[in-house]
Amino acid sequence: MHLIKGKEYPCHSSVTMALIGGKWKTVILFHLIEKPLRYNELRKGMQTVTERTLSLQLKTLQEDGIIKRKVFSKKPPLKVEYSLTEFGKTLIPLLTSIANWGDYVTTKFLK
Amino acid sequence: MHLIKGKEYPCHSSVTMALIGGKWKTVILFHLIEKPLRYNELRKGMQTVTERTLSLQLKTLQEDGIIKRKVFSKKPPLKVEYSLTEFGKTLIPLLTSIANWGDYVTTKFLK
DNA sequence: CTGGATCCTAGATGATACTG
DNA sequence: CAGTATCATCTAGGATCCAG
Repeated sequence: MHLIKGKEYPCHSSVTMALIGGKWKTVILFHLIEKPLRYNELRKGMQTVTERTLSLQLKTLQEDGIIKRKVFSKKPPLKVEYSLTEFGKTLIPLLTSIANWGDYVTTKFLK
Repeated sequence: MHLIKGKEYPCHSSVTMALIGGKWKTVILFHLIEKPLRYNELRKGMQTVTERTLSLQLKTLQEDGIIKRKVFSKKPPLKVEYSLTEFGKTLIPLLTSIANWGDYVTTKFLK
């Protein structure tokens, strides 16, 4: 049993899932591997996500230190860029493994 | 965009998360890597899971073809064993990567 | 021993409209 | 452009009891 930030986890794997689990987090992170992206670029890349959900997911990823938010202009129109932190970059091998297995599944097993 | 069993996924990684995401699935699978386990052995190994939740998670993992259920006795007391299918075994490298990263997180970053 | 039946809560996600 | 506010919904997960 592991205790992190006041929450208990029954297994190392559940720690990971708490940080990158959910419907959208891996998708966001996967898009940010290649290069930093703006809010609207992420939205277009993900299509079916809503503004609110994307916004919330980005916020929790920031709070967990996985991505960082950089503001380039103070007056509208705003320019904001999201990118992986150094900590977030340690996830890259895992993210690619996750995507690769998903790819394997789509091609080999399910239709 | 990928279509599997009538559901849409915006990214390969979200296919994977749909199959092994959630609070308990990776924990269950991680326990089953080493050897098949009975229902109660899983419960004891996971401690904080409830009967209902474990039962439901096992069911969906079966439906997705990741684990299989084998019954050894027909009259109570029942003996049932859960184990990874061949398909489920393709997840082992991913599961260990997930657990390793969680371990890395607990030791290096958070307290 | 296995795990279904019932009831319930909290959190995650969605739709839409609106603001600095 | 980059979000926030509000309301609604959906689902995972938990508590408890009980049956084959």
